[in-house]
Amino acid sequence: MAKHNDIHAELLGRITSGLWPAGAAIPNEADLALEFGCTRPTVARALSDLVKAGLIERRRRAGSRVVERRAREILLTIPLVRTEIEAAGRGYGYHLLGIERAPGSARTVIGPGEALHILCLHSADGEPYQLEDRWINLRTVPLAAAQDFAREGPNEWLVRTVPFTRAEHILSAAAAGPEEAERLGLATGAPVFVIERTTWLGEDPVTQVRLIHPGQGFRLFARDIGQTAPSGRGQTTTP
Amino acid sequence: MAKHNDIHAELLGRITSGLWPAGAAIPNEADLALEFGCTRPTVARALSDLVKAGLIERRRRAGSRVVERRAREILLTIPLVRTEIEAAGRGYGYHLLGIERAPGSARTVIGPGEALHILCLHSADGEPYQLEDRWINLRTVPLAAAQDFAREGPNEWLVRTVPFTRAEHILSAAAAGPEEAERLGLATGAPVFVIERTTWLGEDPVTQVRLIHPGQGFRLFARDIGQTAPSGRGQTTTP
DNA sequence: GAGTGGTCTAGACCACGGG
DNA sequence: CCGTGGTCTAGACCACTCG
Repeated sequence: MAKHNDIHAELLGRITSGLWPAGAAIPNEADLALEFGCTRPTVARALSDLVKAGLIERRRRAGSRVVERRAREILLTIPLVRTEIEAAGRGYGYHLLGIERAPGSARTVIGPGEALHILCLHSADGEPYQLEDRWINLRTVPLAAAQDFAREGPNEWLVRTVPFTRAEHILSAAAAGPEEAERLGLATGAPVFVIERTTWLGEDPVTQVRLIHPGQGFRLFARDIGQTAPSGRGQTTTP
Repeated sequence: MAKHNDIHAELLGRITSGLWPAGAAIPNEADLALEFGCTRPTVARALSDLVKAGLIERRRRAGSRVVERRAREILLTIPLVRTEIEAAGRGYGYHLLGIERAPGSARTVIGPGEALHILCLHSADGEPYQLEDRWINLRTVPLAAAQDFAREGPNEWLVRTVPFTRAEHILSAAAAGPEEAERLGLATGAPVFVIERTTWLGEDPVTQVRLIHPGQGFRLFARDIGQTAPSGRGQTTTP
């Protein structure tokens, strides 16, 4: 229904189909407006959206070109672990394994101030699913000190309570250490999938977490960026 | 300079700062236009961009609300392996390990038709960096049959030559099999980080690839989606 | 039915930058 | 210089949906 979206989709098609390969020049706004039977701002909107998606580059006077894609960008969806497990039709379980006040260690971003260190396990149908090793900055989130995380995981509490302005994620594969392995019911050295996330509120770190999944059967699905139909959502499964 | 971008940023700030928490109602377009001293379409553009970023939901008559974020979306950049290695200041090396025509196996999406199966290794400063196990659908890409991939990897050739309309990615951690381990100079069972990518042109699969990295030291960095400053780009490193 | 979003048009002015 | 992108305004019409 939206004309600028139709135009966006049509131009996207010309790019992905190879009609306009990387580096190719795109007709100017006036010509496109004529072709599509609309006014220039409508075309401009479509082109502007293509720029945002990183598919074309525009320079005054020089015109618009299809960008040389040197890297592929994909969109990952990381749901709340409970949501994820329940969406798979499995029973969610939460176990607090340890909680202590401690200064942020050298390994953390939290720094030398007061911090809350929490270790907990999320399970699916009683089977270990994710080990969560979290630091919360008590100077940024003093409220956390009053929480016991016996029934509810710190992830859900934080999502509901504390805003953040920036987040960083690191994905990696690692060998399970002795303690991790025991918690997850694996052999020491077994492969695990690790998601590390740090969030900030302004300049202050809020929380830092290592989410550790058994490598066997854990997969992260991703979808493309800059495509028309955002119908297919990312998801995770454990076959 | 762009007023709709300023408004976008300001509203984004009100959301991420917690002023407008999840579920909160946002003033209607007319009021915002008054507040920002512009016309309604300008505000509409900013709000429309927030919808695209997945931060708000809008319904006629009901107004606009901050979306309940049940999942976190992050943007992953996966550069061409050569680019990635050279960007780290290391010397890129390519070795073709095997190439054969074969019907797509049961494990592949390619199906029972003719396919090209390629195994090759990308190295950084002579050290194994990524093992590439690729299938190319020869019915979709007949040109590939005429290529020997002795000097150039199939990834670069494909990126330059063949368009695609859809891509799927799966990330996982796994234990290296005996052959993989040997190729990568690891012990059998060592953790590896696996990226699987399949691309289609319309309904036809183009290529399917498993990219296998040694788990030790390989990390994938991701950045947030829907933020104002797209300055920080994702990257990968090998510390 | 009335209020809200959703979108387009027509016209305009400015900024930039290649020739 | 002057063509191109970049953006805003003012006004308009429609579609939906809640009360």
